[in-house]
Amino acid sequence: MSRSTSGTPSIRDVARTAGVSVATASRVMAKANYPVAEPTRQKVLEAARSLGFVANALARSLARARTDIIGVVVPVLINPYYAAMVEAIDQAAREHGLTMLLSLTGGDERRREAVIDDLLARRVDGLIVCAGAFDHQKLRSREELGMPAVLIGQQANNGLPIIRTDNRRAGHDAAAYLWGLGHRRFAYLTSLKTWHDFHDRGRGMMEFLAGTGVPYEAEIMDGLFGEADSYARVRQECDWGLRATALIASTDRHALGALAALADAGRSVPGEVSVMGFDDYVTSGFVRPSLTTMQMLAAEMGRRAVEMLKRQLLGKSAPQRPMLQATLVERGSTGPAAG
Amino acid sequence: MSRSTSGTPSIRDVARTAGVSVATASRVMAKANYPVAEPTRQKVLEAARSLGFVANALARSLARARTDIIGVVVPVLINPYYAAMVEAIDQAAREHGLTMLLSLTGGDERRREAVIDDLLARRVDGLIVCAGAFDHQKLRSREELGMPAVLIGQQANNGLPIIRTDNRRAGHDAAAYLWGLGHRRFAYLTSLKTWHDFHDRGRGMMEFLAGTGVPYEAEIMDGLFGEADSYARVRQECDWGLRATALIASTDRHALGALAALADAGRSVPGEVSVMGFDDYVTSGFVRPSLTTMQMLAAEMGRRAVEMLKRQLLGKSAPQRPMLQATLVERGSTGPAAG
DNA sequence: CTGAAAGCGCTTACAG
DNA sequence: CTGAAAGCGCTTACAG
Repeated sequence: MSRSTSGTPSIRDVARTAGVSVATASRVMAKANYPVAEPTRQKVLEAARSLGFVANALARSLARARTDIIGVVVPVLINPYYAAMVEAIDQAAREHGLTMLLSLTGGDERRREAVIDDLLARRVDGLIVCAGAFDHQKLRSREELGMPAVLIGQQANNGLPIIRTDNRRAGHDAAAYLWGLGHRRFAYLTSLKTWHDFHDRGRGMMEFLAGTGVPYEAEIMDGLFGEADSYARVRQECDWGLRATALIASTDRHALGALAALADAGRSVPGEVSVMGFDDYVTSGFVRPSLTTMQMLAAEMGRRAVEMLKRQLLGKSAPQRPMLQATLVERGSTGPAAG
Repeated sequence: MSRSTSGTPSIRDVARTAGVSVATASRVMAKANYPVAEPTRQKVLEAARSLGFVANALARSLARARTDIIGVVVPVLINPYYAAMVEAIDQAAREHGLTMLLSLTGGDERRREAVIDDLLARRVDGLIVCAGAFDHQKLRSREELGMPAVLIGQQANNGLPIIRTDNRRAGHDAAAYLWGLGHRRFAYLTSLKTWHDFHDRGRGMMEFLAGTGVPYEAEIMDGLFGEADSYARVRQECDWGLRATALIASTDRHALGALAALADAGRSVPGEVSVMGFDDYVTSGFVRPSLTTMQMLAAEMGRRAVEMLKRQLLGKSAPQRPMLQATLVERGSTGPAAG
């Protein structure tokens, strides 16, 4: 029994009302430049229009064995770093004729596996997985995945291509900049155990300091997950007698918390202490003092990931491009060390 | 010819290696409590495991005529308001056994239509569309959509159910609070032409002021799209001689820009001028002075939208719940009017 | 409890 | 330039 009377019209309905075969209807609807006689084409188009035909993408994908969808896995969106990355991925995908199917892990490894399973079941054409915390740890290998994939983040993994920013160098540059301003006593606000990026930034900072051959102090303030932790810790350090004159924060979030704590403790920034972050949120330019930060190119990473994935989909080789470099954005929260 | 040797194994392969029919294989894989003899079930499970079978969701959706996917349309993610909303939708959807398919419009009406077409073609089970600027304007009607949908945002539209926050009341409350502090000269930082929410907040504010029966001043500073615009405008007003002692900003973004401008112009906050925002970003508690704001429950709106959509999918009636109310979060940027 | 078969809505060699 | 038919990988009455 025909189903043309109920629900969405199918290509069969279009074919029937246009008086052509399903094959022909399919060709004019889906293959822009397949040779079809002009009058025939018009009849089909008109039939489709009048019926309000919307081709079923599921059926199409099933028949063609491809979906033109790329699965994108990120920890969260509330962090502007990921938000910017995802927006860039979405736009780049669109430009390549692909649709983004986004999945959130909340930073949880089990959930990451679950969402990847889901993406695989939906037969996405490829995958972009962003590291969050230890997210790439134990990620299944290229073979287990069985489809093109690119990673964004810090850790190399199983031979999957990866886009990353040189966090070590960024940490190095941050410390070098502050050093040049005369600072010799540093503190690093971070959460080392969870985020590789933070670890590498700290390492770069330490390497720079050790390499100067000049005496310095460097303290790690660990276990800080956001503004609130950072605020509490710096506040406490101020009470106890903060030694550092230069605070390097793992992200702008941490830096913003520190800035608030210093203000509340009556320490002048950058008069008494300088503060630097990483990421460069929009907000960072609009706090007072404004925040000096290492700008990480989240959007650019997203774009490159799509580009690299697209090359894989086309069967081209994906040349491993060099790491991205962070840029120092100098603002009001840093200044010469006192004395 | 069998295709079991290449690519992903299908249910046919599972059936064959388990020595059962495709129907039985399908039942054990997809229908948890369909009665199947235990030994048979085990054979199928084992076959699936050994083959690494992952059921094709496209085929399943096609056969069942439902996808368990809900399409979600938002303007952007970089704004924490939408980021929070989307995260809440994603989680709520997951809890209801649904997958979120997110599409970004960038606030562009044409692109919104395009992404909705795409979602329709993918046969999502339902739609959640968030207003951004004039986004619900000219949105196709319930009939044209031909599927369950719920709107989030300000404007009612074509009889589609809608989740919203009482922006007028929020604006009213903001003004009332400042009025109670003794302020009589107000300014509203906004972008009226594009965002209905902003319009309603301003209207609520004006209605309150007009209702007091006491002389007051109120100026609209229009055409402001973010921190930078807001900063520039307030900076300029300070040069020209700012009259208002109470600045109400359409969003925390606008408020943050204003705060920076006042700081740079040497005006004390809240000593000389009080500033209030809407939204309550995480950041807003960590600027100094910290920002008093009307907290909009973005996550709650997202959750309710999913819930309401789910009811529609189940064919239940969706009782129109009352509007959400914003909550005033009192912080350091507001204080008694001088004099 | 199990299987044969039709159907979901497309696409695409293959043959005219 | 056009059509008949097989196939994509599932699900699900229907009949045993």
